[in-house]
Amino acid sequence: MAKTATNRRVKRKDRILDAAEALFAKHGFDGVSMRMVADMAKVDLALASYHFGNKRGLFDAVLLRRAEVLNQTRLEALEKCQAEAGEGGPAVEEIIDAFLKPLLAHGYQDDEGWLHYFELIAQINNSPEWGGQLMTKYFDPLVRRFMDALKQALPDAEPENIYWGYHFLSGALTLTFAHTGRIDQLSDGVAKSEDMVGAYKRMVPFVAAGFRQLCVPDAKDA
Amino acid sequence: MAKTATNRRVKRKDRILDAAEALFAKHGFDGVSMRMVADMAKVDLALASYHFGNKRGLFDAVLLRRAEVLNQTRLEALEKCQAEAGEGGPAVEEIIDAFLKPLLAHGYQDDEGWLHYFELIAQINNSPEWGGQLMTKYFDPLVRRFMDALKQALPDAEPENIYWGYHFLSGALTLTFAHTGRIDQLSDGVAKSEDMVGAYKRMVPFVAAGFRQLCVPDAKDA
DNA sequence: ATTAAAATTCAACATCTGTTGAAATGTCAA
DNA sequence: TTGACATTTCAACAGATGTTGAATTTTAAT
Repeated sequence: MAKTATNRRVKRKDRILDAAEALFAKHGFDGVSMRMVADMAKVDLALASYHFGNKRGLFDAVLLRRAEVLNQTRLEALEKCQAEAGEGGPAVEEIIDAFLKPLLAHGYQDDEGWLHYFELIAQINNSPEWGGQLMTKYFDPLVRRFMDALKQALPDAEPENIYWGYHFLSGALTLTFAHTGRIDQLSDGVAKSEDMVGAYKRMVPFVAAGFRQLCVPDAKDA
Repeated sequence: MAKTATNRRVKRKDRILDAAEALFAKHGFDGVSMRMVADMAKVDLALASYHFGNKRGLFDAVLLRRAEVLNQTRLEALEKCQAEAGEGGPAVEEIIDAFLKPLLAHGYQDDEGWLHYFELIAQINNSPEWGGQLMTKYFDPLVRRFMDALKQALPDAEPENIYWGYHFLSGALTLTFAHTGRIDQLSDGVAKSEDMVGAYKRMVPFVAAGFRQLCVPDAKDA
C-alpha cells in the first residue's frame, strides 16, 4: 500500500501547485496570498510553506514543474526535424514549427493546467523584475539550440538579427498565450484568443517571413 | 503669483504620478504599496489617496496621462503618411513605421518617465487580469484606425489575418519595451535591450514581411 | 486682514500578510 | 505494539496593507 499512501501525499502537494499555478497566472506573484492558494487547494495554510519553504519557493516549483516537460518536448521536436532534414539542416519554417508545435500539443483545449502555465510565462516574460532572470534560467539552454539551428538555416544573416528575430517571436508567442481577450474585442469577435490552432497556423509563416526579411542585406537600414 | 502656486501644487501630484509610474512598471499593481509611492515621491502617505481617490485611481491616472499624448502623436504620424501617399494609401511598411516611430521619439534615452510607462504597458498587455480591458480602453480607438489602413494596404488579406498580424506586432513590440534584459543574456551581449533604434529598424521590416506573407492565399494552410 | 477652499499632515483603524513553532495525526517498517 | 519519520493542523506573531476623519497649513481671491 506504499503506492496509495504516496499518491495521497503527493495529491495535496500537487493540488497546491495547481492552485498556485492558476492564481499566479491570473494575478502575478504579488497579487496572490498564501491564504488564497490554501483556500483554492482546500488545504491548511501552513502546508504550502512546509512543502515549498516559502512563497518564492512555491513560485519556483510551479515554474520548474512544466519547464522540464516543455524543454524536453521541444528538444525532441527540434532533433526530429533536424534528423529528417538533409545536409544543410532544416528550413526556417521547420525550425519555427518545432518551436511552436509542442505548445499546441500541451495547451490545446484539454489541459487547463498548461493554459495557466502559459499565461504565467507570458507575464514573467514581460516583467522587468522577473523576465530576464527567470526566462534565462528555465529556457535559455534550449533556446540556444534553436538559435544555432536558425543560424545554420540563415547563414547570410548577422547573428544580431537572429537574436532580435527570436525576441520578436518570443513576444508574439507569449502575448498569444496570455489570453487577455484583447484580440476578441479589437476584432469584434472575428479573431478569437482561444483559437490556438489559428494563431499557430499564422504565426509560423509570419515569423518565418520576418526572419527571412532580416537576412536581406541592409533591410534594417532601408 | 497664481502660476507659481499652481506649479507647486501640481508638482506634488506629478511627483506622485512619476513615482507610481516607476514602481508599477517594475513591480506591477500588487507589488507596489501606497507607502512605497509616498516614500519615493517624498510626500505624505495620505496625499495620493487625496488626489486620486484610491490606489486603483492612481493606477488609472498613471495610464491615462501618457496614453493621451501617445495616441495623439501616433494619429498625427498616420495621417501624415496617409497624406503623403497616393490614391491607394500608404504601403504596409509606412503604416508600421507610423505606428512604431512615435515610441522611439518618446522613449529614446532622454525621458525616463516614458521608458517606465512602456515597461508598464508591456506588463499590462500580457496580464490576463488587466490586459483585455485596459489596453482596449486606452488604445483601441486609435489602433482601429491603423487596422483600417492595413486593410487598405493589403486588400487581398482576410481581416482575421490582419488582426492576428497586429496581435503578433503588439506582442513583439511590448516585449521589446519591457526591458527585461533577456536578449542581452541570450545573445551574450551581441544584442542589447537598450538599443531601441536597432530594435525599431529591425521590427519594421520583420513585421511588414510577416503581414505580406499572411496575404499569400492559404499561407496559413501550408 | 478676512475668508473660504484646496492642499497637506497626522494618527489611527481594521484587515491582511508570510512565516513559524508546537501539537496532532498519519504512515509504515521492525 | 513500538518507534521513527513525514505530513497535517492549529494558533499566534510581528509587521505591512489601504483607507479615512480630523486637524493643520497653504493658497488665492476679496
